[in-house]
Amino acid sequence: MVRQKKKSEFLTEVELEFMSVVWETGGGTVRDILAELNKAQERAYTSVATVLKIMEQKGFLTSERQERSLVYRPSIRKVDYQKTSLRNLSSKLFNDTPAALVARLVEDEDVTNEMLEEIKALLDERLGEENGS
Amino acid sequence: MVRQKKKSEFLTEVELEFMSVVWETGGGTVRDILAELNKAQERAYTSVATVLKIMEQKGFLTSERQERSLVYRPSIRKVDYQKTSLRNLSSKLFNDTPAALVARLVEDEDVTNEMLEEIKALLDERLGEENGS
DNA sequence: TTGGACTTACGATAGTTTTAGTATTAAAGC
DNA sequence: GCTTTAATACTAAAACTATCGTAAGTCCAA
Repeated sequence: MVRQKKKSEFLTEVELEFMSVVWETGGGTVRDILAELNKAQERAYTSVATVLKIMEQKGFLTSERQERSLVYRPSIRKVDYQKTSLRNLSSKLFNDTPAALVARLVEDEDVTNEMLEEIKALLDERLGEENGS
Repeated sequence: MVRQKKKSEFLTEVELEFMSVVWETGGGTVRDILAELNKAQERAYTSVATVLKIMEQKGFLTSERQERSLVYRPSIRKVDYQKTSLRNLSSKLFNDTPAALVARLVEDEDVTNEMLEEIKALLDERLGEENGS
């Protein structure tokens, strides 16, 4: 009997890097993903294969055999993971108040006014669309 | 002479929980911090002492002898750690575009309109104060 | 002055993460 | 058919995390 691993809802550092490639490319074989990853940092083929297998066990990826190779694909959407991560950050570090989170973002001097305007537009969009509907 | 480890710039899960207590209370002895922590989850005295010692080595805390005990205090401000974390999240998961981050926050249906208005007010505040318009 | 009561230091252990070598299997080519 | 190639499976080691027990030192009171 194989014991089911308790799956953390979150990716590790390395897993996130892998997942980013998979989200970006839509997935592929170990060799495909390795090629992308190695643009940033040299890694052995088997290292990548191992991590991908683990990520599948944890439920972040699915695999399907194609010819001789396994093709890995994301099983969670990036936007959903983004939301999960934001909720986590908000709860762990911002007392569950998203406004406090944005406050820190806003007072970061590296965030340009242009970005702020962009953010404001997003807010108006959602606020507007709910009042108008 | 204590060797400074200068490890990861980030706290682990447990360390963050500890740090939250230290930020909240301003710090204290192992026993003080243990008491706070154990409201949420039972932990042994020595576990807490060990983690605090490690956090000091990593540079998140300082300690000062007071009577027979060490008193731990934060050596980084919460707001700074919040900023660091946000930058990290933004870079790892949102392509370094804070607007995309806020976009996810905004489309989260659990975030109320009231919160959104609050966020918008923050934006206006900073935009207003910089260009006077 | 000696034995609790506390304290920090040290180290052990179990589990996870990251990386990669070796074994095995399957296809492909000669 | 046999060999080369390429893929996954298996195994493992090193680093890090989380937890806690024991050792050793210090203060105080009986």
